Amino acid sequence: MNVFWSRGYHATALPDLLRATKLSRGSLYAAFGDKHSLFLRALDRYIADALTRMDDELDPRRDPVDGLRAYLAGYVERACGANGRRGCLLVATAMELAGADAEVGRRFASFFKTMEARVADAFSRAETVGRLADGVEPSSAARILICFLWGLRVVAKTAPARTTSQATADALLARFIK
Amino acid sequence: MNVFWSRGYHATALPDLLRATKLSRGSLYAAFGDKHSLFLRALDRYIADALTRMDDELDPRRDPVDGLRAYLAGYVERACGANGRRGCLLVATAMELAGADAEVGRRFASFFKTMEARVADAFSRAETVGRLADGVEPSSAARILICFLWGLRVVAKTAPARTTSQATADALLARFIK
DNA sequence: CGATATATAGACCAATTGGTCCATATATTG
DNA sequence: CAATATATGGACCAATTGGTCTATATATCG
Repeated sequence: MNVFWSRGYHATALPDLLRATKLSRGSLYAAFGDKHSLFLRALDRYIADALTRMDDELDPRRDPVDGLRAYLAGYVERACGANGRRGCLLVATAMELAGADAEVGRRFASFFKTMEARVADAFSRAETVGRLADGVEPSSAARILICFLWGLRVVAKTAPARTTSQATADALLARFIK
Repeated sequence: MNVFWSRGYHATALPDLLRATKLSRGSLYAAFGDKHSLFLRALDRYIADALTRMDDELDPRRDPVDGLRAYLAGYVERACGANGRRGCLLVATAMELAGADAEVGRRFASFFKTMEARVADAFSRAETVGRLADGVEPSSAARILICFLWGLRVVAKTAPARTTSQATADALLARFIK
């Protein structure tokens, strides 16, 4: 997963994969079929990790505002300095392959949909406990937040300071929460 | 430019370039040096186009709120349906190459900086004419908006409906403007 | 221990990669 | 028209691509 993450699909050649997996060509092909399948496997793991994190941070039993704050903080952490420069496997893959590769497109669209649902749910719960600012609609706020977060991971390529990103994220959330 | 835009750097092979430029190998190498230089040329043109559009939409002589609205509308247009699916050469390049390719990294960082400055300026002007909502700081709002816009172009890979994207963009701007 | 299954290393392959080079057209100019 | 400069096509190249295959080592198990 890591090598695809660092370099992207096309830029990752078989020798890179062999080094990373410590497998020989034969074993790698026996175990995974081909480069594309292996990539899909890596992508699925990346997505699974992201979902796990989301389940934890946006857990319905938690305070929704705290949850959103934690969720944002995670993105900020991953979108600054060296972490940021490394980028996001999902965003990179979406831009590189989602158009031409149906398998990848499906995965991206599906992840995006569940992400939107979870965040919208968190905003909904915030609304029921009266923490939403006036005139804010949960589903709309969720879509905004998600675009913002994907964008953070693009901007991250310039390796911004954590403080800046954190302040920006705080400022956005402050527009939605009271 | 178009072929790099549609397929990305690594996925674009020489034959694609020859077909697109209608040049032969010899002529292409005589004219541009190598694939990388040609790509940089294409990227520069893409950036120049983006800057021109920005200069127009965020023109200081224009009403700043109208300008921001037009600026957003442009992104929405480019981030829905088939346009969206095609993606954004800058975002794709940033994710694919900005980390490993210094030339590209510089261009991306520089474009990002001027984009931030222009948008911040627009918000500033909105503030001086009393159109900024309470508690909104221009530079912070600019950073938020920019992340949102980059994110739009990522989400665009799922080819969302124009109405949805437009509504989302409107909702965000509504949080900043009064 | 001996037989059998499994995993490994790496030689090998065709196709494609980005890039060079030159013989021939095509202008340009005196 | 002749001489020279320039542009063009495409043959050609080494290196690399993703992928196969087999001889050998290593387990596994009766």
